[in-house]
Amino acid sequence: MLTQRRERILKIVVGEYISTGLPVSSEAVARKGLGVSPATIRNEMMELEEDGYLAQPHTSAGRIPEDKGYRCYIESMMGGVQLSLVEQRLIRHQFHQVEGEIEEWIRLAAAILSRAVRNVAIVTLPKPYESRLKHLELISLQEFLALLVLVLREAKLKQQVLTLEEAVTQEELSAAARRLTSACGGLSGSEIATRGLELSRLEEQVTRTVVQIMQAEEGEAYEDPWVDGLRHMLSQPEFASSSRLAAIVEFFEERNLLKSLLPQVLTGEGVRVVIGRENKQDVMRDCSVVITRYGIPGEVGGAIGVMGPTRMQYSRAIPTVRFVSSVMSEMLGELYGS
Amino acid sequence: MLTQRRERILKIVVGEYISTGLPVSSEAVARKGLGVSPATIRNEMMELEEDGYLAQPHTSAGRIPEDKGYRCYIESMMGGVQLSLVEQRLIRHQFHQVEGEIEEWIRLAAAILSRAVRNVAIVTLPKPYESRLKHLELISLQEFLALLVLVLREAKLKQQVLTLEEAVTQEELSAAARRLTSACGGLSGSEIATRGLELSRLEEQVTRTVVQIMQAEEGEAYEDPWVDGLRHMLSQPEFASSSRLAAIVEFFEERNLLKSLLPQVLTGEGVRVVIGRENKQDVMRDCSVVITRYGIPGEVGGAIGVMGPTRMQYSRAIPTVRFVSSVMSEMLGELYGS
DNA sequence: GTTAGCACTCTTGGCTTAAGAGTGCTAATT
DNA sequence: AATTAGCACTCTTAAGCCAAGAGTGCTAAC
Repeated sequence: MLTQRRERILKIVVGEYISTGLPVSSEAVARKGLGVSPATIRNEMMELEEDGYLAQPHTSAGRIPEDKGYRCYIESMMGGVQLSLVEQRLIRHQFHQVEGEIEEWIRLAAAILSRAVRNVAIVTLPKPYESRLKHLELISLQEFLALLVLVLREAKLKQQVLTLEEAVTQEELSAAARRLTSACGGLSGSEIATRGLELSRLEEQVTRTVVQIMQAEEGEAYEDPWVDGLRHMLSQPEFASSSRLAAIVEFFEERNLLKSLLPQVLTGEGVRVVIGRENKQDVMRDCSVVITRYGIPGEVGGAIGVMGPTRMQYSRAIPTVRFVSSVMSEMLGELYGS
Repeated sequence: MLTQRRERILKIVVGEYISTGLPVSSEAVARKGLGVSPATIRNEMMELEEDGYLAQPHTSAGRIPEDKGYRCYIESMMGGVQLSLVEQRLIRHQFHQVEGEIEEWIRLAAAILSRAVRNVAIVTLPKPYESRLKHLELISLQEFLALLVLVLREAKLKQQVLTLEEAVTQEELSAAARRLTSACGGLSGSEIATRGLELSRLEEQVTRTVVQIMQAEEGEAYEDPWVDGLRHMLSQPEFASSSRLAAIVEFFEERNLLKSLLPQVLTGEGVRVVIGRENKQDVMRDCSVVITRYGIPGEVGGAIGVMGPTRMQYSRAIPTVRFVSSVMSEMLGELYGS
């Protein structure tokens, strides 16, 4: 049973532990208000421990939160907490300075987030729900070598060097590109594949590659994420042991964030927090992820979030992630306004 | 005075230290051949220490190499050592599987290198000595918003979203792009800037942006480097202390490799080794960098190398860097054959 | 010039001890 | 019946100490 008083104690313990990193004693809680003695609090803490909210590193230490304790602490702040207006303005200002380059937004978002929460920030490029070809260009590099450039609907470029089956001039390439652009503009990869067209040998080869690139593009749910602030996270005391640290660095370098982290967020709306062992990956067993989507629902979007030790400043992380995501959504909206 | 025998002893000490990581005792050296007793070797080692080749962590320990000792050890292997034919074939094979995508080469090169030497690999994209415009495309996103795509000579793409000064249709954009491509194709940024052309308002705006992008491009000596294998380096025993480790991670995340590492290699030909304190950065005081250029001299090129603790397997690092660089040069040659 | 012998230094790991922190229980109190 | 003071108990941490081991530098003999 989580009585009112127990919940209050729990929150004090979690809050205190987050800011100090040390086990919290009954006396420390007593000092923080509530007109009761340490002994009473000890009794309550025993209950909280039995119910799995708290744990003791060893008999003669204070309590530290379990995942369940963090969960409870977080639920209570998911609703309201907002970033101060000053901070909001500061962040908006920084974004308005890099208008134009989407990649820059992503990097900026990651830089801002990671600095604000002193942990790792993860931001993916926005990805359209279905990608459609906007424009196609062929540029001659050598007699048998051409560069194929695809422009997708959301101002995304793809390039591929083609080894041609026959010698072709720039004029012929341009003509082919024009024909294909007008024939396939606005279509998705599979639409291009199924549309039976009269094609020259060159056009046929190009189309094959285009379909291949676009279908590969559609296969992924997210773009490769941009990661920043590893240095902040690793200087947290929980990574003092070099084995934990090495495991984390390895985890990031293998770039399997997509597979292991992001799919969990695809479904829900709003900010999601995944705490400790709730994460699928074992390396993350004492890390948390605060993550959300951004973008225009049903059109284009990506994921944005932070990751850090379970002992993370959620009260800062949650509103910051929420706010930066909303700014990104706004900016995307301005760019691809429907 | 570095007599023949002292040099031999020095090399044994360095070699042994590299493979074990432990201070090397006089007796360990004696076991490794040379028909002399530990006492003799002790005398020689004292001389080597006085001359700055070796050092003692404390009185009752063996010797470890100083930078100067490593330097001597390395000079003797710069000439000959080659990768075995089996390894050469293996590496070549991997490269031939990703033909087409330059970015993939870079990543592959870094992956191969970092795995081979179990340390960090650093590879920059190839950069032309002077960049010339090959092709230019304008794609309408919204009434007042267009995507400008530049294709530079070496199959490199640049993109920028433009906020237009007036509403323009896709047809007008295409026409402008065609005119500008034929007027400026083959020119460098500054040539475009100085060539006085009759331009419409739209064309004028585009040209301004093009010049800006291309001159920014020319300003840098190298592309942003791709880094791989941090996990390998950090699991080396020298980074057991988490403070050293954090410093290194920070160093990489700040992405100032370009400024601090690469300029040193710009001048020379062949593989360069920068040892310990020879590095400008303080964090690198007990790291070494094995680095070289690749590409077509005077046309296009980049840097490729590895970084690790001074106690690095140079006998593996040097030939591997040399070989991978030569493969990359070959492949670039095939692509942009002059 | 080389080497055996040896005293000396310094590190390392294990062990002990004392201090301190915080608990859980019991019995008294409100 | 809930709260609390008091206290014995447990566990961690740091410091101090000791013995073992490694490797040296020096000296004197070869």
